[in-house]
Amino acid sequence: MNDAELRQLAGEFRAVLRQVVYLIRAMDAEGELSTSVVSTLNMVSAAPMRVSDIARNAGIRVPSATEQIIKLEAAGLVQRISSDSDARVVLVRLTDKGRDALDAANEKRDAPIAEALASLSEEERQAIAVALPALAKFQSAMGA
Amino acid sequence: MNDAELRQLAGEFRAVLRQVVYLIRAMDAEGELSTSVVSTLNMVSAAPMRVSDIARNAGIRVPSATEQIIKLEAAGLVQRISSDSDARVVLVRLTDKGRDALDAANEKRDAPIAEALASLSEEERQAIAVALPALAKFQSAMGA
DNA sequence: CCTATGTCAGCACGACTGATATTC
DNA sequence: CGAATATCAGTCGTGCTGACATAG
Repeated sequence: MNDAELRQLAGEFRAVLRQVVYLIRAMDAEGELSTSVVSTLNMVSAAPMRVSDIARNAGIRVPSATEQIIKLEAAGLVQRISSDSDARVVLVRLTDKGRDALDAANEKRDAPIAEALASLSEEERQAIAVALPALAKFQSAMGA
Repeated sequence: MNDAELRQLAGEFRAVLRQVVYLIRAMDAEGELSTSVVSTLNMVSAAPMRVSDIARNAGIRVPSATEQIIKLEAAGLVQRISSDSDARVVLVRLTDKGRDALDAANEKRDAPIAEALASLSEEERQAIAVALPALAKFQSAMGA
């Protein structure tokens, strides 16, 4: 793919990406948990995570992450625990209540997505399925 | 594709969609114009558009659109003109200055996207290129 | 008179920068 | 002492609802 084709693809891709913002907003409106919150809960679902890592991963500044985490703790969805090896570090851990809320939110969001996917042709669905790994890799490349 | 496969795809797709938020934010940080602003300017770039149509298209309420349009007019990027046929209607038109700003913003945003795409393999780029129309159709399906 | 369109006022959420402990 | 980590304080952008003016 030459430079001109690359720029062409970038432009078309940008237009699609911009529209995603509206989809996310629509998803937020229906559920109880905002996208940012679900995203944070997902991050700490596998293992406790440092505040700075959460911030970097979420593409936000540390104070913004702290603020959100404090709210999540007040809601009982996460716990803040101190690190054994470094007293400066705060680890964020998902509570049982947080896991329940996360599972419920994910399922609730999958429903309309699955419905929209079902309305596409089999070829279109396959095209999206095949592109998903490439999209994930693209996101990593943009982040770096 | 059966129900189980559909749900599986929806879940993976959701994870990718969520990450797009961070990309958009990163794009916003670098440019002068926010994504919302660029989106609005793009909408009125072809032809003048009503406030209510802009709001519906952007997935926001009319008062929010009005507010943004007033700011854009203050910045000299758009003009508000009255409709001939209906005096209640306000049409938003892109100014020359607005067109320049829009072109510059779009080019500036395409650069890092093209760069990230260039770092992918030819197969991955093709996968994304093929999926773009399906993604656009998916977005329409979600909006309805 | 009722509806449609747009604007104004007041509010909430979530990000940011700058300043401040505390620990390494 | 300088660097790293997290938090606090204050601000800003951008969305929302409810109330309102004007035109159809």
